[in-house]
Formats: sequence, C-alpha cells, structure tokens
Amino acid sequence: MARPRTPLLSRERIVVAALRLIDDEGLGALSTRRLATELSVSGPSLYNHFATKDDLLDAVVDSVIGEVDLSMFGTAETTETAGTAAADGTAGTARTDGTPATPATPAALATPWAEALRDWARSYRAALAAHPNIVPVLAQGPGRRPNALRLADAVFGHLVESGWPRGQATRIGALMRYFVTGSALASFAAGFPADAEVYDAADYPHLGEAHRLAGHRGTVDEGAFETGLEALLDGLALRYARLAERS
Amino acid sequence: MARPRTPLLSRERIVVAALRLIDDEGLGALSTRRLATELSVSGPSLYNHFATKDDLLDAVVDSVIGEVDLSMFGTAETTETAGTAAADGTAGTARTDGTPATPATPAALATPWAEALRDWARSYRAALAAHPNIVPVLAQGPGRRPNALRLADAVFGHLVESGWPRGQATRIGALMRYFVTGSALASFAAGFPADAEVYDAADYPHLGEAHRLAGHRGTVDEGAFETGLEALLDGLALRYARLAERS
DNA sequence: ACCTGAACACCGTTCAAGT
DNA sequence: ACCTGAACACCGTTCAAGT
Repeated sequence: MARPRTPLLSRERIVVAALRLIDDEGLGALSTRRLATELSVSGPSLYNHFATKDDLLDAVVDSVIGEVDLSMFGTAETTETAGTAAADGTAGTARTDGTPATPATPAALATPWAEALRDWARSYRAALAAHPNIVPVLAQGPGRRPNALRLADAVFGHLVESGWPRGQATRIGALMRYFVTGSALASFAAGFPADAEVYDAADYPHLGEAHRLAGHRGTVDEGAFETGLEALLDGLALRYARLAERS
Repeated sequence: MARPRTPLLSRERIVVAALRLIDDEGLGALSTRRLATELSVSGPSLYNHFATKDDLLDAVVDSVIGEVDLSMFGTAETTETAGTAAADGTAGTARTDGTPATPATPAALATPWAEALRDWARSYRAALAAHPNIVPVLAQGPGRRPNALRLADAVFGHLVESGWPRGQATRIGALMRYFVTGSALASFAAGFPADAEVYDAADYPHLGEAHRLAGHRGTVDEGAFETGLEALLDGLALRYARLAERS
C-alpha cells in the first residue's frame, strides 16, 4: 500500500498504544516491532514519527507527567504574600485557643505551602502509581521534557515565594521527588511473596505474617505513603518555623 | 576445548562482572552474550551457573543488598527496653534545662530507634547509590532473596521491639524504602540539563539557575537526602510521642 | 560437570522502493 | 510525506556434541 491518503499513525496514537503496552506487560514488552504490530503497521513505520525508541519513551513519560495537578501552586498573585506568611509562621509552637503546644497538633496543617505540597504529592503519586512500569525512566529527571520542567518550575517557585531560601527549596523539591517516585516505583506489600513457606522462622523471626502483605497491597502502600507524607511535612514545618526564629 | 580441568566460571565471578557492566554502562548493556565475552567464554556457558538472566540479576541484586549494614538493629537484649523508651518519649515538648519547647530541638535526636533508623538509612542509601542502575530491579521488593528478607526482618523487628504497633512498623519500613530507593534511583541534580538554553524564562520563570545543578550533583543530592531523612525521623518521633500519650 | 557452535525466534534501526 | 520489505548487527535460550 505504501503511503495512504490519510496517515495510519500519529504521535498521539503511538504514545497511547506504547503506554498501554508498558502498563499491561512491562517496559521489557515494549519493542518497536511489537508496538507496530499492535498498531497494525510494519516496524519501521514508527520512525516516520519518532527518531528513536528513546524519543518515543520520552513522549510517553511526558504524557504521564502531564497528568499531575499543579493548580495548587496557583499564580504569583496568590502566593506573593509569602514574606508575611513566613513572618508569622510559628508553625505550631503555640495556639490561639490557649492549648499547649504539643506534637499532637501537626504544624503542617496550618501552613499554606505544606498544604499545597501535600495536594501536589498526592496527585503526583497517583499519576505515577497508575503507570509504575515507566517510573524508572521518568525518575531519571526532567531532561528536556516540557511537562517535567513545568512541574519542577512550579514546585520550586512556590517554595521560594513562600519564604524558603533557594537552596532549601531545591532540596525540598528533590526529597519530595525521592519519596514520590520511590512510592510509585513498586508496591512494598507486593514485593513479599504470598507463599508462607518463604519466611522460615529460623532465618526471619519477625516475618511470620509477611505472606499476608500482598493481599493487603492497596491499603498497606496507601497507608505508608500517607504516613510518610505527613511525617515529612511535619518535619519540614519544624524547619520552616526555625527560619522565622532567626529573622 | 569443551570442559576444562578447572572451571572457567563461578557464580561469584559472573555476578561481579555483571555488576560492573551494569554500573559502567547501564542495565541495558547487560546481555548474556556481552557478559560472556567480558568473561572470555561463549554465551551459553552462563547457563551452567544460572537458569535464566533473571536468576543472574537476582543474585546481583542480593549481593548489593548484602552491603547494607544492619548491625545497628542489634540483638533482642539491647532493644527490649522499648516499653520504657516509649513511656518517656516526650519528644521535645519540654526540656530539663528549662528552655522552652521549640522545634529547634528535633525529637529524633534522643530516640534510640530513630538513631538506628538514621544509621541504617544512610548505609542503605550508600549501598544503593553506588549502583544506581540496578535500583529499579531491587525496588521490586525482597522476593525470595535472602539478604533482602534479612533486611526487612531486621527493620520490622527492631521497630516492633521499640514499641511501634505492628501495622505502623510495616508502614515505616515501607516509607523508608520509598525514600531510600527514590533517592538512590537517580540523581535529582543530574536530571537537569547543564545547557542553559533549555530553561526559557518565558516557560520556566523560576529555573534560571537550574543549569548549574548538575555541576553540584553530589552536594545537592546529599543535602536533599539528609534534609528529608531528618524531617522524616522528626515527623515519626512526633507520632511515637503520641503513642505514649494514649497509654 | 562444564564448555562449545549451531540454531530459533526475537530485537532497534537503516535504506531503497513505492505512491 | 508516509508506508513497505529486505537487510544488518544484535538479543535470550535450547540443544546436541565434546571431554
């Protein structure tokens, strides 16, 4: 047939099919020939739309990152009052209702940047966890992918405008990515074989119940992510309060 | 030559060569044929020592996990006083020297389980960061690999003996793995191209200095890991203190 | 038991040829 | 411009053959 009147392929169609293949059968199952078959064309056809397989993967990755909600970082207007926010950011050392300052009142609850970070982290994780097999590629960094750069820009900008020093803002962006990519890369619970025979009491005295983990996969991983996220935000809020003390 | 008097290969020798290849050129560079060439044998020879390439990868992964220090989790004797530790775990709400309770005194500093967790996390990250290309494989979970199961057993056992409820201990093990694997999977700093042209001010108003990141790769990632680790431990210490309050 | 070469069904990518 | 089949240098793995 050679060249059809209306093109058989488009970058969009290729990206969608590639992501489905990766989701269903893993990164290893994505071959140009297999993908072409799935799209009912011959292997080399793909090279009319992407220079290399890596180029195609880049597009797939950026389509996933594009799903992450960044709206909580708002515009400059809504966040440019950061200076005053930092000034009264006493972050839970005392409360206006007279109750004593205790750890039972997580500082992060009252801190706008922490709320934004929490919402973003949840959206980020949801987008990645929907496509765990591509996380190793995506975790290599933004590279030149526009959605990934937009994400980094929004997070860093919001933190700086909230009063964080630039060096700290960079570190927070990095450590949040560590945590989110790590949590989306693979299920913790599913990593433990459901076969009880694996956990010989002589070798692993505390893993007697580990074979049950895989069955509760969803709740275990969700709970671990939420616990870690709140712990991180509380820890960061402590540091934010120390910034205000020094000034 | 067929069968030599003394074997040309051993599992040990194969694993070492495979890890070097992965470290130097990435997971994609590890092919059975290439590895065999590196070892001066023919491709199929490897199948006398490993059933499949996946089997070989499992052995490589477990050799890396074997480098992680677990000695800080000690024996049952040294950690079974956890009940009392929990009882006075006031976690920085007040200090004996009369200074006011401020977040400037991180609770995690005084908490034995947190100290153990910190030392372990650093060793864990160091072992993984030395071999970032294999982290995606390793992050899939312990599977049936003995060193990975030993690690999970030690962490979980120590937390439970320190007074954490089993469900919480599971979540902490999971979230620590999220953070450590995420931080070792790829450099945050190196993920940003050093080419300043990438960061168009119109598209990414806050990334004007991002091209400098890759140059400070080591310190940026180290700093982010340490900040995140301390924040996590402080956040967990707040929760540990709340456990004591309720009892 | 442990290595070899030949073989099978795969890869990513290039390229000349078709419309 | 966009598709095709043929071709090249690769893959993981099996297997019969050698000592």
